[in-house]
Amino acid sequence: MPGFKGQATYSVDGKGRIAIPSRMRTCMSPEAHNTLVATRGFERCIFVYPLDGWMEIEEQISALNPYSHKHRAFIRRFMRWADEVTIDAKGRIPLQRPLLEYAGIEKTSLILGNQKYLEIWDPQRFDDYLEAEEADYETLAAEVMGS
Amino acid sequence: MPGFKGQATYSVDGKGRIAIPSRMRTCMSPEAHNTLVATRGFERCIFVYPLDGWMEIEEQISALNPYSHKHRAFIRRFMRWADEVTIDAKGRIPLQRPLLEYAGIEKTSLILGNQKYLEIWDPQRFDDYLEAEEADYETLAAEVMGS
DNA sequence: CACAATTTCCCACAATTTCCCACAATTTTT
DNA sequence: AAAAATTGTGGGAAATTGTGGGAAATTGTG
Repeated sequence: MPGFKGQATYSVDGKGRIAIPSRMRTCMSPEAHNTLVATRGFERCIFVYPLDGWMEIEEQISALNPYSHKHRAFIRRFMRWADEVTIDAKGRIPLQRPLLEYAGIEKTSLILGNQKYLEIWDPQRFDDYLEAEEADYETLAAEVMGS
Repeated sequence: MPGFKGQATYSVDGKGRIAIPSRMRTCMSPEAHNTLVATRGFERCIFVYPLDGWMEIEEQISALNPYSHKHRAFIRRFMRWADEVTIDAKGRIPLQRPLLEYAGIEKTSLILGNQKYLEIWDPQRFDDYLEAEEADYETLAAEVMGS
């Protein structure tokens, strides 16, 4: 099963709804039950996991030690913003204001397929992010993918 | 199973469709399910992988650590332009405008078989590329061989 | 319990994509 | 060489997709 890929620029309507590109919807396994979990991501974007992928992460989380101060702190931050949403008949999901505000999204959003999950960005912020990255793509590729 | 080889000059129709030469189509294994993945390639052409070949690459990607800043940066850049397409009844694939623009392709395209994947070029740009390489070669020769 | 605010569900519409058919040119078969 | 099949090209019809907004259901609050 191939992962999420590609990008799209979609509008955010007055009710905070964003369409999930059909190309990405078809990548979801039936076990996800048309359900996604949106949460705060890194680099100030929104991460959106299909339910089955999210469950795997939760399993990792539940393996952590609840008596460790550090682990508790991580779990709180991680679970706090997670929001389970179902895809409506038109392929959209509603996102809560706090999440949109965190990502600085207003009327337009950039949706990126990122293999196991989706990312939703404010288009301008994503441009800034790309620019701020020190290494260019080819250098990065060589570094990450090794020889 | 032999790799992709040969070249062909094909037209791009108003809907962004390009035919895959039948000679190259027959090189695809059944596991590709008549599906290809097109993405940005190096030197400003489009790379097109058969699905099974692409999956091998994705497997490498999924082995990366999503909690590493650097790895995330790479995955984003890599998956961003990828587009999964299926070959239609007439042996064509639809390519998105952004990809065609990246490669500078308008009405005509040059398709090159390159073993594990195909390359799609703007014919003029490919000529320029060859010529530039030639220049580099002469410079290199003068540098290395000149007393 | 009532009422306001939010969320969910449903319908409408334009734009795009997908599917299907026609046709000329080429290749393969007879 | 003729007939048949395949290939590349184009375009129309049908289905899907993305967008918006209204009505019904749900929720929280006084």
